[in-house]
Amino acid sequence: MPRNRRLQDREEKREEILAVAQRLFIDDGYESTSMGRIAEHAGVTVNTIYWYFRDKDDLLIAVLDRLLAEALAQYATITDRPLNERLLWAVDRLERLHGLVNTVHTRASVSPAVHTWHTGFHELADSLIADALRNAGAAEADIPAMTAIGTFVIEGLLTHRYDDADKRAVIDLLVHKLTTVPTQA
Amino acid sequence: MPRNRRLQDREEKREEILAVAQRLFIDDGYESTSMGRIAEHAGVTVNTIYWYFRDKDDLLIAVLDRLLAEALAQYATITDRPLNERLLWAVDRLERLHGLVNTVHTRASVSPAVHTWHTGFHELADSLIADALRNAGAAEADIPAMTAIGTFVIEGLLTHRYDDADKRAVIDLLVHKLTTVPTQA
DNA sequence: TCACTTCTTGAACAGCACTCAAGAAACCTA
DNA sequence: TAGGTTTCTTGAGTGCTGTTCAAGAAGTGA
Repeated sequence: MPRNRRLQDREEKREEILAVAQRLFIDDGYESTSMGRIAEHAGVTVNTIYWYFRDKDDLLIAVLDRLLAEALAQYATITDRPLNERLLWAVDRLERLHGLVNTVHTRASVSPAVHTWHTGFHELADSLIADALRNAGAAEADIPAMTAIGTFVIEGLLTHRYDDADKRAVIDLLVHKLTTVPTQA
Repeated sequence: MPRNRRLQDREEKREEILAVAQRLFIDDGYESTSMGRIAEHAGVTVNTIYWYFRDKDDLLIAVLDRLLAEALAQYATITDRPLNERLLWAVDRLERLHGLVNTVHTRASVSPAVHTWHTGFHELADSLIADALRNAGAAEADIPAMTAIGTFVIEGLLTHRYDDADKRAVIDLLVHKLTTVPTQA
């Protein structure tokens, strides 16, 4: 199977570059990681990277897809836990990537491809949060606004470092306030 | 007064460069605005900018201080309005700067000077929000977590464009949920 | 007039993402 | 097995970036 062999090699090499890029993006940041350094760590020249990826943003998107797929697979195993536990899990899980959250926002305003990825990501995240809120008994009319608030709080906790106790306090208060019925307006 | 004359000129020139930089940073974004373009629009060479500002991040901080001072002066005139109105005002007021919010987060992770500015800004913003929450009757124990949530929602609304109706819905729901007492836990 | 500080500049530097054209290697067909 | 084709890799280069250096112009005080 010669044709398959080729494709297999291609996938392996691509994956190898991807793994290096992911590590450097997370450890050192997107802007601080040059294509040259990625190439160096992967044992190739920069041009080789450009054979497998259109540009640096394309490489970023591939890394994001990798990370997202991994996180979703893990999330599937804890869907029965209460809402606040799941939110806290998401924050802990994504915290290592806090630099990439800013990067995505920054690049989305410049690169149409990253913008598209960002839009798709939020649609996915919103639907997950909306489902969770519904299950927690939130009023249907409030779901969209609540979802936005949930998303913003998670992003905020990711982009501004808080210690574990503060994170939990913020999330517990949020879930408590959002999923209980007030007495006075 | 020869010495004063000199200093006056210096301030004027600095202010001139600052105004140009502010416009370009807001309109085109920080990353997309090169020092060369700023110099061009200000009618000087790049080196002249480096006489008045240490580096590009220093220029960014000066712009941020300008914008913050202006916003605070305006905020002082509406402190008697209800909390949700004030939050909405803040979001509308800062919305033109939404690109700069990301920029500050990105640069804060690279430039110690921007990091310091960012920290100071959040201390100021947190104290303003905490005061507002106290006046709205929030429980004292919940104030820190509530403040964080308020900050995150404002930042979220700034960095992800929502239309006016959605912004209002999010803020109204947030204020309503945060400032009323729940019946069931 | 002369020294001194303040300001401005032309010319360069290293680093960046990215491209081009040529060559090496693997592959398929005859 | 030979030759043509596709897939991959590379050295060398381009134009842009923020930033620096050394030299010169201009304004100031004696």
